[in-house]
Amino acid sequence: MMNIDPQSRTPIYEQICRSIIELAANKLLLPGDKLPSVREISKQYSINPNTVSKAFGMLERDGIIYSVPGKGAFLSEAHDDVIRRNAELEFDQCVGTALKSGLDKAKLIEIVENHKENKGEAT
Amino acid sequence: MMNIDPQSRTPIYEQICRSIIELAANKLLLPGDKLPSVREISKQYSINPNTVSKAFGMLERDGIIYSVPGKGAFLSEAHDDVIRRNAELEFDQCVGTALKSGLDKAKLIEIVENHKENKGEAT
DNA sequence: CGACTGTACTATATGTGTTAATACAGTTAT
DNA sequence: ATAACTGTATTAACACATATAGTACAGTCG
Repeated sequence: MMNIDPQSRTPIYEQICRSIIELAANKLLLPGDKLPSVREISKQYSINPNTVSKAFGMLERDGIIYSVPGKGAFLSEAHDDVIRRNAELEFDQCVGTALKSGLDKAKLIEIVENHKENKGEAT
Repeated sequence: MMNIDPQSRTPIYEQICRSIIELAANKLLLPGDKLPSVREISKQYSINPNTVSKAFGMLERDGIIYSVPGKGAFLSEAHDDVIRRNAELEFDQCVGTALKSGLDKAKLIEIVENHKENKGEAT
């Protein structure tokens, strides 16, 4: 379900956030859907409950999920807008960085158009 | 000359690398040009010499500069290609992340075209 | 009641970033 | 040769973020 790599240099809590965002983006998780519990994720991926809880806390602060102690965590109704806006802001920063490094907009558009998935993945 | 913010969460040595790359991209630094010495940068920006040295080491490992003990560090002849390739790879990864977050290529191209500089800067 | 939920807390270990203080070897100009 | 510069290496110390471990509390549900 989620793709977690404990060896990666990107923090585990951030990988959890990204995984849930991907699930939502791919409609594998719908508004109102209950997320796996902190302890479930903790067991299944051998992650400390505190780390999972940290990820949930960040997702809630961003308005992507809402947590109800005693019940669980659920995908927010407005998650689409939040995720979209965050992704747009992040990508816009990437554009700024690339331009500062000397690439021009035409080159960036070319990279976007030629982008193939499964680039860094194993077969 | 360089834009260094000690309060930023991005490491200082990485900020130094980016600054030098920007200088090269803007032709303010030409192939063969001598960079300011480790101790000069250290003094001017109140950065530890070790941190500056770390940045120089990374730039040299990437082939962007070459260091000569006793003489100084100089902008490599082939820095253009290296910087360009690195920037392209980095941006391509950004594209992948954005697509996974649910944005489509048309939206990404729109963001590139509408990108304005001086977005996160003070007036 | 019992088993689940999210959350909070302290403590610990680890890795990274940064500074500090030296030290060494090579270059350059006087 | 001496002095002043260059990049580099080493060791130590500190701060911070990440992650784990263990425990605890309050709310929910069958």
